[in-house]
Amino acid sequence: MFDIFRNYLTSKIFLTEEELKMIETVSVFKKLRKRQYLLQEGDVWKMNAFVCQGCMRTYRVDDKGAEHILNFAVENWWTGDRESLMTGNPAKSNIDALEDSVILLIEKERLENLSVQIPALNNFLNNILQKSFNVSQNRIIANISYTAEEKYLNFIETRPEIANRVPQHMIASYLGISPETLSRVRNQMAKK
Amino acid sequence: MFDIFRNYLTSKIFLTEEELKMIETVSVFKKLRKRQYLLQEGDVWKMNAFVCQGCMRTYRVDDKGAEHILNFAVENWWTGDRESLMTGNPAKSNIDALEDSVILLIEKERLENLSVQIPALNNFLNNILQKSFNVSQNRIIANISYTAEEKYLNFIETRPEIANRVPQHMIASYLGISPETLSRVRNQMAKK
DNA sequence: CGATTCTTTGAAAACAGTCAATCTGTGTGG
DNA sequence: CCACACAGATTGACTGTTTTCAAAGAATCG
Repeated sequence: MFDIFRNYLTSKIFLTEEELKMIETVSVFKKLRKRQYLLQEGDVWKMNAFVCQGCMRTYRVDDKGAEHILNFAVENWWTGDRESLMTGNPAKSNIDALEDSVILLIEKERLENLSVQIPALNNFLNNILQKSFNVSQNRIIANISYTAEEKYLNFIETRPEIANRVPQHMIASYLGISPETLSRVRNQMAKK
Repeated sequence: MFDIFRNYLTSKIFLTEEELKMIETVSVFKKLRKRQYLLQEGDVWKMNAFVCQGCMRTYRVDDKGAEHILNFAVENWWTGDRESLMTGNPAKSNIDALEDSVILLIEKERLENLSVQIPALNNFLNNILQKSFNVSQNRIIANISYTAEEKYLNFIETRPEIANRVPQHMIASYLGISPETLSRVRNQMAKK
C-alpha cells in the first residue's frame, strides 16, 4: 500500500531509500467504507492525509442544513482540513468517503519533523500548498464571473477525472448551482 | 519607509538586527499613483510585494472585457500574483493602485535566499500562504452558498477596513454581484 | 426484486442582471 | 471661486437566469 505513496513521491522529488523509510515509518493507513467519515465538523484535524485509493469529499453544512462541497480528492491527491490543522480550532468541514477508500495518514508533528530533516520534502509540500492556493483563486474567478453552463464546462475541463465519478448533484453542489439547473445545463449542451 | 515593514515583521516574528538589515538590503520601494499599474496582464511577476501605504487591487478581465476583482490589499498586506511567481508564466491578473501607494518589493530569488538563511522568515511566509489559502476556501463557501445580501454582510464583517475605503462597485465586483444589486441590498439593509 | 438514491421535467416564483436615466459628490481647469 | 466634467451611486422597469417545489422516471445496491 505504501508503494502508491512511494511512487507518487519519487515521481515528484528525489528521495533516498533512507528518507523513504523514514516516511514509511510515520505512515498509517486507514480503510474507509463508502459514506464513512474521515473528519467530522467540530473535531480537531491533526493529520496529513493522502488518498491511495478511492474518492473523498470535503463539505460544509450551512445554517439551513444544506451541504456545500469544497473539494473532491481521488487517488494521488491530498485531503484534510488545513484550517483546523493550522489553527488547532475545531474543523468547520466534514470529510467523508464517496467510495471505499484507503487513506495514508501522517501526523502533523511527525511530518513537520520530517520536513526539517528532508528539505526537498518541505519544499515539495510548500509547493502543493502554493498550487492549491492558485487553484482556489481560479475557482473564485469562476464563481464570480461564470454562468452555470460556463461553470460546468470549466469543471469538466479542469477536473475530468471527477466528472464521471461522483454523483451529478455533488458536482452541482461544488459549483454552487442547484442539481436541477445542472441537469438542464447538461440537457442544453447535449442538444448542441 | 522600511520602518513600516520592520514593525510588521518584528510584531510577527523574532528577528535579529542583522537579519533585519539583510532584509532591508534587498528591499526596494516603489511609489504608485492612483490608477497606476503594479502588474499588467501578460507580464511575468517576479516579486514579493508588501503594501506600506495605500490600497491595491488585483483583478482579471474576462472575454467580454468585464473586470473581476480577486483581492484588495491595504497597508500591512501582501499583494502580487502567486501563480505567475510560481510558474513563471505570464500573469492572468492585473494589479493597480486604488490610491496613491507605496509598495515594498523584494525579488523572488532574493527572498528565497533569505528564507534559507532565516528559517523563522521561511516559516512565517509559509504561514501567510497557509492563511491565504484558508481565506480563499472560506470565500469559496461564501460564493457558492450565500445570497447577495449575505455576501455583502460577510464582507463588511470580514473586511471592514476595505468596506469604507473602496468604491462600492468594486466591492460588488469582488463579491460577484452587479453594482445595482449591491446598491439595492444596502438600501434594504438600511430600512431594517 | 424492493428500497434508496439520483436524475429529469414542468410550472411558478424569487432573485439577480441589464439598460437607461437621474442624482450625487468630487475634483479640475478656466 | 464657479462651472463643468466625470466617476460613482441610485432608481425604475424589464428581462432572463436560477431556484424552488413537486412529481415522476431511471439507475443502483443490498
